[in-house]
Amino acid sequence: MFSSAPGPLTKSDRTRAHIRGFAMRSFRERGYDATTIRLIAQEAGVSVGTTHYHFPSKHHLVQELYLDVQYAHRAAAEPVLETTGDLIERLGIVYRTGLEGLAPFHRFAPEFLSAAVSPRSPINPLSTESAPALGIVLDLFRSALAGAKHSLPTDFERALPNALVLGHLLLALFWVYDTSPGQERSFRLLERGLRLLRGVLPLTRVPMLRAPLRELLDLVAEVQA
Amino acid sequence: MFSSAPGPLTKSDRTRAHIRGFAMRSFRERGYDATTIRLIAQEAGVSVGTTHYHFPSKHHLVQELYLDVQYAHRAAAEPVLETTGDLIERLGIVYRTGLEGLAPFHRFAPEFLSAAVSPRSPINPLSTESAPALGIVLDLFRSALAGAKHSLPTDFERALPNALVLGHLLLALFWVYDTSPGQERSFRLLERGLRLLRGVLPLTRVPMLRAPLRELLDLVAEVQA
DNA sequence: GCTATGATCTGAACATGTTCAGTTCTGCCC
DNA sequence: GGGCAGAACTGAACATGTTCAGATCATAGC
Repeated sequence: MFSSAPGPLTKSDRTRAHIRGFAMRSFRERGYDATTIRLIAQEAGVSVGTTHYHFPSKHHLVQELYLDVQYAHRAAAEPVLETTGDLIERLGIVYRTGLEGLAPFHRFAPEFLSAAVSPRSPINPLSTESAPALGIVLDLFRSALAGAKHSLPTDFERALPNALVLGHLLLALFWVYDTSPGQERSFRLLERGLRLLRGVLPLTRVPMLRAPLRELLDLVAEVQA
Repeated sequence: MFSSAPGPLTKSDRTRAHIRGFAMRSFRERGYDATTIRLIAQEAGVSVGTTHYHFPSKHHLVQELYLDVQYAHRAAAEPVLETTGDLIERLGIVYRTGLEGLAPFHRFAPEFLSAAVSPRSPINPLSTESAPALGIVLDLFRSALAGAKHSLPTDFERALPNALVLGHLLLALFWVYDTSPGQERSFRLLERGLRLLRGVLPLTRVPMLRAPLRELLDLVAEVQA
């Protein structure tokens, strides 16, 4: 009677996976607020206490959702990245696939944001618990940069990915508040930013302008926790 | 027996003021979470229902706190603004007095942030209900700009205040997450930003650079809801 | 096989923001 | 001054995330 049980999964593992599965599905279908602990427990056929045994808080369940979303982001971006070696194009791909992956959640975005933003709990983007999820995005930007032909000074090249991740977070923040149809304003903002970047990046080679640009990058680096 | 009743205040007005007063005090002393509706009601000598009659939700009470803070910000900044005509100095004054006014709340900042950030409810910074509070800051930046000697192109001069307010919001966001002693990192970030601005603003007069700078300002303007 | 120990699970209890049906009070009109 | 409409107020009830003392289960060691 272990037909689909994949190997060394204990009963506990299966319970956990069950709870996780129902929670993820409900987050997607009903959003954050309507996915109550009691509902998850009921659908998973366990008690309220059991969900809290496997996931210390509702926030921890959202953290799992973040991970799923980031994995999906990577999976969506990587094949498209093969298609071009242009730096700005490649950055655009990462940003765009990121926004597109968020689209199904937009109607619930406010709920998730207020849960996500609190610096105390595990799902704020700067918490250590979020590091794995953010790490995926950081890697994406790193490889977008590494796989592109460009001629950035090495110090810029090294500092850029972190700045790009910060841009990603801020873009996502804007997107949450963006009520335009299809969140087109977010996409327009992105294209504008990319266009600006295309014009500015070459200037890092101009002696006169290098210093202030470096200064700007340092400012952004200062923000990274 | 109306010894200290100031004129045309109805009983209802006084009840409201009472509730407001106790809530403000408790927010300052205990933070957002520990200031429960029941506690406010008890201290104000009314029932739970009455607080919700005068203030539809706990968020609305926080909105009142915002207003108080912004008024205090203006009161703190205006006299200092008299002391200099240098644009960057004046902007620094507005930003610095803003951060300083927030200081007493830093230990509770996370609680307030997660309450504040939700786009659905009245205390998110972009909601119409927040407009008065943000308007005060906008005016501050406007007058900081108006009272300074500078030579910005008029289109820049017109678009700048909104960008400065956005900077204020982002700086406050950073400040919430800033755990350095006295939030010195936030202040350092500010000084860095001001220094950068001092170097960049004159460049708006250089024909070659004006276009990309204008582009940058437009990008920021796009963000304003 | 038997049992002790720790992992797993249960559901009642708690604190909290919010709602609402009902009660009391206020001020105005005749 | 008597009554009435609406404002002001009450507190029990609800939904929800979280906690916790205890029940149950799985399994390692004999």
